[in-house]
Amino acid sequence: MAQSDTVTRILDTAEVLFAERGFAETSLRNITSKARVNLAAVNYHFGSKKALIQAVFARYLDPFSERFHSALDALEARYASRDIPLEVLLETMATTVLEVPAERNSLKVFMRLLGLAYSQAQGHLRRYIQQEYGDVFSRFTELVRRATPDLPDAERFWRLHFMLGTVIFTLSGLDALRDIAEKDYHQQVSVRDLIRRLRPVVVAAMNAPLPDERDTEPHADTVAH
Amino acid sequence: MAQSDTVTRILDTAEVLFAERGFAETSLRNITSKARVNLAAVNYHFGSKKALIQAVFARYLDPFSERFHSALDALEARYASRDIPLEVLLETMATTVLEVPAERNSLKVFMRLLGLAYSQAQGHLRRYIQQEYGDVFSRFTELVRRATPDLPDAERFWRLHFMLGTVIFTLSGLDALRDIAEKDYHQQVSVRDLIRRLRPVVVAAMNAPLPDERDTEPHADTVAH
DNA sequence: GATTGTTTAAAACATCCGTTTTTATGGAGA
DNA sequence: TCTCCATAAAAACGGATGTTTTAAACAATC
Repeated sequence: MAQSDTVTRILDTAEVLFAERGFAETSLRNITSKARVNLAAVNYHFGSKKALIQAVFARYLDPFSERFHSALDALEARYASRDIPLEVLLETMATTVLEVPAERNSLKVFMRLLGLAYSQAQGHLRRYIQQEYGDVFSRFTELVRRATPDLPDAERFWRLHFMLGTVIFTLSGLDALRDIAEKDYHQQVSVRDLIRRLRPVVVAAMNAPLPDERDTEPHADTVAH
Repeated sequence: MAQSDTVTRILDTAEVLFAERGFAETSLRNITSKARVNLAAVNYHFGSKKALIQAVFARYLDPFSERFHSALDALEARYASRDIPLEVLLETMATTVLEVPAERNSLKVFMRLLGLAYSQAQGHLRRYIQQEYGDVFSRFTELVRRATPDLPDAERFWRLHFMLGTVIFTLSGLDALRDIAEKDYHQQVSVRDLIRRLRPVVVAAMNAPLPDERDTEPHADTVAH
C-alpha cells in the first residue's frame, strides 16, 4: 500500500467536500484533516489548490471524454454519412454519463461538480475544462446541429444549455428531491427512473416551437436592457 | 442627508459584488471600500455578514412576494373558480419577476442572486428563503396542479423541478454562458431575451408526452442505484 | 449649552487561509 | 551497512477575513 495512497485519499475526500460546499468554502485543512493526511501533502502532490480542483475534474472527465469519443465513433460508423437522430445522440450521452462514475457510485458527486464548474466563478476551471475537453463537446454539438437542421444556431445553443441545466440540477440535487418526492408521493425513485422521465421532456423541449420574433409584453414596464 | 444613506450604499454595493463573485468570494472590506463606508458599518447596521446577505435578498423578495400574491389574487378573481391556464400562470410569474427589479435597473443582479441562493451552499439562506417566502411558492404550485389535471402528481413534481433547474442553471451561470454565446455567435444576450427563449421550451416540456410505462434500454449496463 | 443616543472612524483582535520551510522517516540501491 | 531520496509530518509565515473595541463626530432633546 501507500505508493501514493495519499493522493487517492486526497482526491476522494476533496471531491466529496467540493461537491457538498463548493470550492471557496472548502479549505485545504478541511480536506486533509478528513482524509487524515498532512496539510502540506496537497501542495506537495498537486502544487496548489487550483491544481487540486483541476485534478478532481480530470479524474472524471478523462475517462468520460475517452468513452464518449468511442461511443460517437461507433455511432458515426453505424450511421455512415446519414444524420444521427437527436434521440440517439441524447441517449448515447446519457449512457456514457451514467457509465463513468458508476464504478465509484458517485454519479451525484459528478453531477454536482459539473454544476459547480458552471456556477462558481473559478475562471481557471472553465478555461481548463474548455481547453482540455472542449473538442468532445464541440464534436457532440456539431452532431446535434446536423440532427436539428431547422433550429437556428443560437436557439440550439441555448436549448442545449437549458437541458444541461435540467439534468445537472436534477441529478445533483437528487437526494433532496428524492426525499420530497418519496414523502409526498411515496414512490421509489431510481436514477434510471429519472432518466426515463427526462427523455420525453428533453426531446419536447428541443423540438419546441421557435419563440416569437418580436415579443415583449404589453403590460410590463420598461426593464433594464 | 445621511439619515441612513450608509445602509443603502452598503446594500447597493453588496448586491452587485455578491452577484458578480458570489458570497464567500466577496469580503466585507470589498463592499465597504467600494461603498466608501467604514468597515464596521456592516456589523453595526446588519449585525453580521449572514444578515447582510439576507437583507440583500429581502429587498428583492419582499416586493416580489407582495406583487406575486396580488397578481395571483387578480388571476383568481378574473378566472372565478375556473382553472387558470398553465401559460397564464407561467407568464404571470415571469412578468412579476421582471417587474420587481425594474426600478433599479438590476434585473440581472436579481437573477444572479436567485441562482446563487440555490447553487451556493449557504444553508442559512435557503432556510431563510423557505421560511420567509415558502407560502407564495406553495400557492403557485397548487395553481399549477389545477392547471395540469391530466399530469400525474409525481410527473408534475418532477417536471416542475426540471424546469426550475433549467431556469436556475441558466440564470446562475449567466455570465459564463453569456461569454460563450457572445464569442461563438457574437450576439448580445439580455435577460429579457433569455426569458423569451425560455417560454416555448418550458411550455413544451410541461406538455411533453408521458414516458413509456415499461422502458429500459437494452445496451446500458447496470448502474448505481 | 450640556447631555443623550446614534452613527462614523480607526485600530486592534482572534482566527483562518494557502503556501513554504524545516525536520523526521523509512525503504531501495550501492 | 550506509547513503540517498521520495514522502510524510510539524511548524511557521504572511496575508486576509469577520468581528469587536475604543474614540470621535454629530444631531436632537431637555
